[in-house]
Amino acid sequence: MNIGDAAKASGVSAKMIRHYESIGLLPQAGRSDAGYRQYGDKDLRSLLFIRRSRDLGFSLDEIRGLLELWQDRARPSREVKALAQQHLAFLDRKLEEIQSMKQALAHLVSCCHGDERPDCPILESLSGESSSV
Amino acid sequence: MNIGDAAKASGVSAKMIRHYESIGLLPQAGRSDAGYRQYGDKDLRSLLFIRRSRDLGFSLDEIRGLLELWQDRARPSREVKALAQQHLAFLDRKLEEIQSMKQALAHLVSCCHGDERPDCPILESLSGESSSV
DNA sequence: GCTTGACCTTCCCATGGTGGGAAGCTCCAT
DNA sequence: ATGGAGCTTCCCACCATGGGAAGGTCAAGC
Repeated sequence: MNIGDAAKASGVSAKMIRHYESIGLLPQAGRSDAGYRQYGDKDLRSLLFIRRSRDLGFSLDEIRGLLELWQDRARPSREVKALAQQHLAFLDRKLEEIQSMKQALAHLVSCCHGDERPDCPILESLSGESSSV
Repeated sequence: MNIGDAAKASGVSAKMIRHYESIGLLPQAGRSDAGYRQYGDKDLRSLLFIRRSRDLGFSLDEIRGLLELWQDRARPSREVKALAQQHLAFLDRKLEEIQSMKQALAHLVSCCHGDERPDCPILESLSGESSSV
C-alpha cells in the first residue's frame, strides 16, 4: 500500500503521515525498491488511532503517550485515564474561554443596531468607553 | 513613554507591540533621539483596543478591519456588526467542535475504571474496537 | 567620571499542526 | 515510448507568540 492509499484509508493526509514519521510519532515506514513508503494493516491501524485521537483534540505529544500506552500490553488503565482526564480539563478550559468570549461578543452585537448610522456600541466597548460592559 | 511602559499599561507585550508595528497593524511609532519608540495617549488607546479585541478572540486580520472602522468616523455600524457576527459564528463553530470532543472524551473516561488492570475502553475506542462509541 | 543594572534596539529561531509547491524519480496504461 | 498520476525530498508559509543574543542607552549611586 502506497502512502496515498494509506492517506485515503486513514483520513490522514500523505503530508501529515510523512510528518508524523519525521517527528518519530510513527516508525519509519518500509520502502519499496523505488523508495516508496509501504503501509500494511498494522500501520493503518496506527494511522487510524492517530486520526481518532486528533479528532478528540489530543496534541501530537499526548498522542505519543497514548500510542506508547496502547502498545504496552501491561499498561494500567489508570495511566490512560489520567492522560485523558488531563486533556478533558484542557478542553474544559478552552470551552470556558470561548464561551466567555462568545457571551461578551453576543451582548455587544445585540446592542448594536447595525444600520447606516456610525455610532456603535461594539467599537465603543473595544475602545474603552465602557458604558454597559 | 517607552515601549515597556506602554506594554505594562496596555497588557500587550513589548514583543507584540513591535510585531504589530512590523505587520502594519499599528503605525510606525515615533522615536526618541536614541531610537527608542515613543508612545502617547493615542497609541495607548490603540493598544488597548487591540488587546480587548484579542480578548474577544478576533484575529489580527479582523482587528485590522475593526481598527479601520474605528478610525472612520462615518462608518455604518452595520459593517462593524457584520464583522462581529462573523466572528461570533466562528466562535460558535469552535464551541461546538470542542463540546463534541469533550462529550465524547468524557464518555470514554467515565467508562474506564482507571485501575491497575490493562483493559481500557479509551484505548479500545481509539484503536477502533468500537463497542459502545 | 565610571560602573551597574534596567531598559531599549534589531535579528534570528522556535513553537504546533498543517498546507503549498518545486524538482526530480517511478509506475502503469495506452 | 509517452503521458499522467503518484511518489520522493526540500524549502517556505500560515498564526500568534515567545526566547534569546549582541549591542546601544539611560539613570542612579559611588
